Amino acid sequence: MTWELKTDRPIYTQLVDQIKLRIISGIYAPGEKIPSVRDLAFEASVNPNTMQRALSELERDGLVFSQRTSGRFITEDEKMINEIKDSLAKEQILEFFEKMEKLGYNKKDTLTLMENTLKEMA
Amino acid sequence: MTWELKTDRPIYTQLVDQIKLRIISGIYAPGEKIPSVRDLAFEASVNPNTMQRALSELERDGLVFSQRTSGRFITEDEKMINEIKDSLAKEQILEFFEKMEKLGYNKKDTLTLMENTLKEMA
Amino acid sequence: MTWELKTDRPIYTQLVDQIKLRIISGIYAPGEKIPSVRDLAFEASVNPNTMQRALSELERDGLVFSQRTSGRFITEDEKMINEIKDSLAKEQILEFFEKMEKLGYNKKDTLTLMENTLKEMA
Amino acid sequence: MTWELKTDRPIYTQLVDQIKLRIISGIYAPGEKIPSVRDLAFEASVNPNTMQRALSELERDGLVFSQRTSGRFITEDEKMINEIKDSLAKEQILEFFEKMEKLGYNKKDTLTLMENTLKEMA
DNA sequence: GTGGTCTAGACCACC
DNA sequence: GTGGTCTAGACCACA
Repeated sequence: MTWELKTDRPIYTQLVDQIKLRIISGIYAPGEKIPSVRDLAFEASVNPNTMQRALSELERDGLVFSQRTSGRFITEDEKMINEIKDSLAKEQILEFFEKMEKLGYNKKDTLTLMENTLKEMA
Repeated sequence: MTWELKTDRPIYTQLVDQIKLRIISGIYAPGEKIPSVRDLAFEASVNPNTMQRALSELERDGLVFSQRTSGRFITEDEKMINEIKDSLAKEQILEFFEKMEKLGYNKKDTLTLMENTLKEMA
Repeated sequence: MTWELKTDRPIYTQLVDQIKLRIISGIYAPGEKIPSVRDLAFEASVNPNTMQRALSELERDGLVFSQRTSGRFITEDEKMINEIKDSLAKEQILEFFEKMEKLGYNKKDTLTLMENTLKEMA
Repeated sequence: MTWELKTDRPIYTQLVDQIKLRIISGIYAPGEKIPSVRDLAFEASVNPNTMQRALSELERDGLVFSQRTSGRFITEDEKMINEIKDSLAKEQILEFFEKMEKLGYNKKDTLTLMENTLKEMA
């Protein structure tokens, strides 16, 4: 997994999203230690301050916590991780419904079209 | 409706997509004349050549046709417009399925989650 | 019928060919008077001298003859016209054979391919 | 083999045709790498953009494919090459029939005339 | 070095 | 005025 950054919205929010994705998908497992700010910043080719801000955001949400001397860790609260996962999913769903409405499909149309698509693929 | 251009893929493909959207949504109706290359280019703040390329692409697909001296027109073949609409929709759906799979939902999970979301909203 | 002039060979030879075509196809009938050099030159957007040269060429071949006071006329010798027709046709044929050989068809292949094409069209 | 460009139709279409000829005649063999855009453009004394356009056209037809960093290659699908060959041949034939009709020979006359020409040459 | 994209500005044919 | 072509020169990502 790599870092993909676009220019259409603040970089730190994109970092937040991508780290969330890594947590949800288990790339960063619950309780695991994550790389240092400096390493992450280097990896993503962003300024350490920007990465710092992203991590603070995640800390505020409770997804990661820092231990002064030994570094940052992913929360062990798997329930919280699942909640984040669901909320991200809902975001995606709403965004998707919007796009489909631009194309002239209302939510119900969208669902039936997806069911058909699924059958075709099988 | 305005022109939104990002930097993560060729401008001319984005122009193609956005014009397709305008055709599908009826902003540009079948048989209707569309603005000149130069006007569209100015409107979207791109070089006329780039807009020209986008329009050529649409012409190759049969969505617009040009009459050398009098301008460009949307096809009157509404069936073709609907086909484009469907194919764009399918693209969106597949893209969406992929994103959801990154979040850990397979296609079936995604569908049931969407149905629940729909119920909640009602 | 209009005058089509390219830049890849002398204009006067092109004029000769096109006037020959007009004679063969009957646009200029045997014995008929043709327009004045000046008019023809104007029509074809070439210098009168160039048109003059073309007509001299045709005169040398005996396809047109001039009567000092009353203008230029197409020969009445239909046999000669037919000979010209045949020679032009042969030129075309040889040129065509050459092109087909560039594509990898020898003369015999070319003929059979043409016969097939003819059948398909019927 | 050199590049012959006339002024009576777009350069890029002529480039397309001539490259097709090179492919068909085996000058560019299936699977072989062809010179870079810049080199071809220099060779043909055209702007790199123009050559690029010609090559894109060929790529769309599937006759060549490009590998972004290592260059462009002729397709290995010899069947497709043969199809192109046949379609070019048919074009030539139709064009030739038209010219002969201008001379007053219908398609059947043309064929018999060609057969006679062939016998004479033998 | 490769292919690819984009801009700027020019010219053409057509009506 | 319209669409279309061409050149010149720049920049990018990739490896």
